[in-house]
Amino acid sequence: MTISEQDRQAQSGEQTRAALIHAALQLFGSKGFEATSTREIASRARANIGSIAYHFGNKEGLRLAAADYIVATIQDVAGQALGHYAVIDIPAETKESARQQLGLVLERMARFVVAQPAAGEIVQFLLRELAQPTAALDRIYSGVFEPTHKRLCAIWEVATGEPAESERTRLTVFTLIGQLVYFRIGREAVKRRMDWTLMGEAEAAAVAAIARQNLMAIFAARDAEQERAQR
Amino acid sequence: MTISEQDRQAQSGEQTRAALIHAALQLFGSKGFEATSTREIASRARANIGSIAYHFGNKEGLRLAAADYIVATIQDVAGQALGHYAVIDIPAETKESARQQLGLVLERMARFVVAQPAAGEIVQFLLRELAQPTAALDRIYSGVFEPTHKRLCAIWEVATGEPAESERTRLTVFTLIGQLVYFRIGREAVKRRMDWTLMGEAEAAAVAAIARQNLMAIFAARDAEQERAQR
DNA sequence: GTCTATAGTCGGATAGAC
DNA sequence: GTCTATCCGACTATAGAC
Repeated sequence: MTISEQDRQAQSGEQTRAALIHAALQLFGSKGFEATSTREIASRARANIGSIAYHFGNKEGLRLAAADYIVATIQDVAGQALGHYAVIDIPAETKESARQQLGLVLERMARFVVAQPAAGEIVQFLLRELAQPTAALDRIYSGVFEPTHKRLCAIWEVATGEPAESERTRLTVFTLIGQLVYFRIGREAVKRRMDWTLMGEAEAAAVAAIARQNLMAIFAARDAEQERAQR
Repeated sequence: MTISEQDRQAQSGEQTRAALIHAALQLFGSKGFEATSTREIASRARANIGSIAYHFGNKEGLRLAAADYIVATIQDVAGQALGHYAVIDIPAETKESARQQLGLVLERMARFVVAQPAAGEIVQFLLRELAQPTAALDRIYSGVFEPTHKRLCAIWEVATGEPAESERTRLTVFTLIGQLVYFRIGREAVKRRMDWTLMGEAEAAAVAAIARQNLMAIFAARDAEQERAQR
């Protein structure tokens, strides 16, 4: 076997692997793990059924690989939903800039969660794993959920003065995220109730606007609270 | 066959039917429809595999029956999560009473969604159907989601003066519900992040308190908005 | 690394006795 | 209405040729 043949096969192997993960992500996300057959995954990836065993051992291994892929993807694009607050805004760590950052983060999250057509499967996959914890959740939690939530809490402290790790802060941040996530989970109900035939950029913008209003309302309430406390 | 024998069998038939629905609800809710086998359902219901075919035709029929059961249950207890606003508070339809009602509704929902041990499977089942729409969703949507949401929007109009069917109102109500629902979906992540070993009444109360604070903050912001508009 | 054939398992549905 | 036996299809996983 020549070197170029090795290269071609190695590359092809990587491609097959990636295609399998991508197909698995879509199918696990939209139908669920158990409802998806390895045959279907292989077929969609235009790969062979045997290749799943070769690359991932078994179906469960493919689930873990998909989870790892998600963690890596999100960590790579890091700021896509979170913003680069900690990185670029350190010098301007004022209350106002922190508040604006949080507003931006919510807006990006809304776009990501509600509209992103490609990311839809990722979110769906995450939510499924979350609803039914398996080994894959451990990696996702420590790789995505925890760092994201902690970062938001840290920004929150700058924005409001409340300790980042207080129960109130942590719970409030969860409600901020939760209000957005519901638009993905409850997508079908939202579409019917809102008379939306699809949920794209325009709809995501509407959702983002409401989330931002809610956020600003909470900031205002915190300000009023502190004023009262100072008197 | 004597009449008493008919009675016994008829009653037993109803019991079997109910037990099957109950078992299906638990299993569909916790593991998902596809991941649950009819054998497991029958076994948990202490019934026979054949009885599923007899009572519901097939597995899908059992899913529909479970959906119908949920709709009926929620409509029966109607106010358990929604309050009896429209029924008992009509004479006192003031802005303040509407706001208090909404606060109460959120609190009950929080308790229901977060802590209720028996209702957990119902919520899980609902969320699964919502995430993956089937025929069962139609009944659940028109029987539960739509009336609940519409009622909340109506109360919102009294509480803030904003039209019940405006886009802003409908979306805001979704965010109010969504922030709570996330504590069920993301239960595992919340538990880890909050260092909660379980989510019971105490934890539900903490969540409810935050949700109420958010609600009151939004009311205050709406008031400020209207004041500004009047000037 | 890819692909096929197949072993072994499990699940949904049915027929029919009681 | 209940229960058993059984069929048939679909699935995962594996062994082995290429």
